[in-house]
Amino acid sequence: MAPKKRSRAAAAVSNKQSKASSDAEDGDGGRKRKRVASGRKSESQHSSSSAPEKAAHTHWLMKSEPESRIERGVDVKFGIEDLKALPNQTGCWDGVRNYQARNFMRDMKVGQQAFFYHSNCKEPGIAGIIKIVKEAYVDHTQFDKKDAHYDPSSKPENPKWSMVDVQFERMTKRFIPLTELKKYHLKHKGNGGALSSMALFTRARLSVQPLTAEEFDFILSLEDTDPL
DNA sequence: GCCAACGTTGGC
DNA sequence: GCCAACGTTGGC
Repeated sequence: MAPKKRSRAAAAVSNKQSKASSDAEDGDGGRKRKRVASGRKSESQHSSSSAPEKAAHTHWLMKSEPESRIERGVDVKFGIEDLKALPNQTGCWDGVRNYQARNFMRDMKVGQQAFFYHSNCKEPGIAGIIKIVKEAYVDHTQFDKKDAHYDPSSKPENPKWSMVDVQFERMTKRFIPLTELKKYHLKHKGNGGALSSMALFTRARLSVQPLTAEEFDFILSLEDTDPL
């Protein structure tokens, strides 16, 4: 169950599937029910602009599942090879249903780079580099009852979820496994190294996360090193 | 398949 | 506004 892929990107414009129909509305409604943006800040926060501080994030890590998994009757598989196969090697990163992850996507700017991370699979880790080619806009899948991430609580007059478009840039020279990143993280926690506070380890479950330039560059440097 | 971590829901 | 119950994420 658990969809984890909140992140998957579907075809940029074409959508693929459409099967599984069924339910949704109520089914899902049963468990998710109301939203109301409840008080927390998430929804509106994003204050964004204006707030002077907040060093802007410039690099990202985006998780998606490269192996088939059926969620609400729909296969949510979307690995880097799937992105590569789309027209223009470009797709929309739809399905994100977490406020923090969504807010990070809203901060993304065209031209920024992100690591494409494979999650919930045999070998989790970083597979390649993608770049943002379109800034945040409404994720249409939230209104699609047939979609794995349909959100009956979101209304077209006031959409809750956003997505960005990303384009494949290149595969990393070698796959950088989670296990290796974790070893560096542990080591760096002790010596103040680059990955000492990487979000992948300090913010469990966050599917779209920011990386500092230092983190991004350190990970890139691993491409030319031997696996730990 | 298990289950730890943690976000969300909704009663009170 | 608190917080227990519940659901999801995602490594292992």
